[in-house]
Amino acid sequence: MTRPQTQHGPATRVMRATRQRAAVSALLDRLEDFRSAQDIHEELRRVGDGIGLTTVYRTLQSLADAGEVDVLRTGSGEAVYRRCASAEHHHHLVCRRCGATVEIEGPAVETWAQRIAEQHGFSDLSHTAEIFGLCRECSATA
Amino acid sequence: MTRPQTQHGPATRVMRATRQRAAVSALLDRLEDFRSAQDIHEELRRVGDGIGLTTVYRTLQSLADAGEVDVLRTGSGEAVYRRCASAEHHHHLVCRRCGATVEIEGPAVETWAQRIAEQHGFSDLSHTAEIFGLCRECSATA
DNA sequence: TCGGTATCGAGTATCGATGTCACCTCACCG
DNA sequence: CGGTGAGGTGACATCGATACTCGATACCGA
Repeated sequence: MTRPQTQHGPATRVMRATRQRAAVSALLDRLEDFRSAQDIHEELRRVGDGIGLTTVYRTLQSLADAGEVDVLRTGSGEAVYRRCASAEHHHHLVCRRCGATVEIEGPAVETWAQRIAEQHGFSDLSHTAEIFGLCRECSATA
Repeated sequence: MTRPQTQHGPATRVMRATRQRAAVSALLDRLEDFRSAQDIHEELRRVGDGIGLTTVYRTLQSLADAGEVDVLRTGSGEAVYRRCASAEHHHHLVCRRCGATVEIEGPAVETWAQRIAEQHGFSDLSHTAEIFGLCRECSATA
């Protein structure tokens, strides 16, 4: 446990409320699509929120660690972030052209992963499962 | 089609047989696990096959493009390569500690991905689905 | 209001990957 | 079998993403 916040308990305080963190968080709330740290940094500076690139990286990472945002990697290895509506485990259907994202459930995938891993004696599991394609709009424009 | 090879036809020849390509390919045949380009470069130099890092990257990429090796990205975004037994589309169960890999089929995943994407009007699909965990041995050692 | 401390951020280092370009070497030909 | 040129090679430069350093700054609790 690492975030007692709004309590007067002393203990392990972490994640202080700062203007920068608020700005990143607020921007993520406004965005629909997966964005890179660079994008977010640029956007914030554009609207006048002075913030350092380092801080953006750190903030996104801590938000990701806390499970407040989802991270995935583009084909080129760049990390992209998005605040997802669902806090539950879920997957994504992402447009590889415009970044539009749909959150999806995958019960079939969950059971498949678990069954396969068990068959081979693997433990401590995790998995990735994302679908990429062109959304309706981008298909039309293509 | 891009490899008419052993014919005297002129046409679009590509991928010439060189010592370096042979060395990379041979090493991949010997390896069981996913390895990074750096690993492969280091190993080749260690056994005395003089080869440049640039060439290793290029060779791996062309092998991957040709579908002769599988590529996936580690959590840190590094690309790792492996010659898979199956030429068919398949997924992987990978030990995140020792790299041991099992090739798996995922008919459930294929249909799931396709159905979901269709529901949302996406086209030109691709997907990723890998399972990570600790293999039996590593679970024991942990 | 004040002090201690977590956080910030400019600069810089690192790391994987790719671009550059002069030199090398296959593959094919005569 | 040796010449020739397009494709291949590799030392080096560069790039984009991310980690690190450390003095300056801004929270937060008292």
